[in-house]
Amino acid sequence: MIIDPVNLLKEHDLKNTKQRVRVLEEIALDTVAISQPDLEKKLGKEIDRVTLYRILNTYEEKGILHRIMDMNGTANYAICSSSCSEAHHHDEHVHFNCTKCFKIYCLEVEVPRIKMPKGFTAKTVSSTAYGICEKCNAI
Amino acid sequence: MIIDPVNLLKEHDLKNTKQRVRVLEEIALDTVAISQPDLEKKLGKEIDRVTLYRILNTYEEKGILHRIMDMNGTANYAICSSSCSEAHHHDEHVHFNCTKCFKIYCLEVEVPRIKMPKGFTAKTVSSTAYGICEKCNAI
DNA sequence: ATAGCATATGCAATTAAATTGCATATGCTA
DNA sequence: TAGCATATGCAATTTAATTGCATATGCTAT
Repeated sequence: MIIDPVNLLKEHDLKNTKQRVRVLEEIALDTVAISQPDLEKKLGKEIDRVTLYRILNTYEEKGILHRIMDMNGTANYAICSSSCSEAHHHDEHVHFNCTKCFKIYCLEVEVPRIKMPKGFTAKTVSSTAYGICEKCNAI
Repeated sequence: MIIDPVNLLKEHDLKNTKQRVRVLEEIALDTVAISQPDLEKKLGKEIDRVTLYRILNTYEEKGILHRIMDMNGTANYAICSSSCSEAHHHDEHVHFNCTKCFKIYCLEVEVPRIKMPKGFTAKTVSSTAYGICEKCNAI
């Protein structure tokens, strides 16, 4: 995914700091979501643990990143598809969580409509498929 | 949901202890899933924190309970629909996570089939709808 | 019914994760 | 570039989860 961190920050009225830029760069590197612990491993030398927490939180609040919880309750972050804008920010695609390498992919597949029982009103629906990803299948 | 804790334990070759029975009773009380912290609050006086962890883990391994992670990465547990047997234990129904009271419901709705991209093989699919539940809507 | 064994429990101690407060550093605006 | 708002890093604290071990308890075979 090609992004312009500096511009993205400006668009969201966030100060341009090297830590914030680094986080965005790191996350944008891959199409798969990256877990908070992995980010910490990669950036731990350059960015304080607490700062990383705070940056991830602001990004999520601003709708720059979205957070996907994996089966272990670990937070994973991804800059999602270009169809996500501020006004219309729907993470309404299917995620794929590989049970071998634990990577989370954002699939370009629409979340199917689900009929709610009487009384329940759904705002968003999240679907996650668990299985083996293309890379692990190739091995 | 009506269950017979003692029998359920026997079926799974688990020793019948009062702690294990209490946990099952507590979880079976409601159709909604209960979170680990809530269980701890309710049973904390009778059951040691560590024991509770261990009981929940064994139950999950044995397929007696299934674990649903909520948006905060908190584990929630439910005895799922009667269609879940040992041999064929599929939690393949939709969950509903209320964003007001945070309760998680197991809806009697089948998870829709999702077409996977080339290379990905899905074992299970989990769908969670977020919104307002019947109780909160009624208020 | 009970002896003996496997294992579940509770407690203490440890490890790991997340949060908070505050002083300093940095980016942005006028 | 001065001044202000706020982001960062560090220390300290709080909270959560894990591990090891002694004791207690349930289950099987006698």
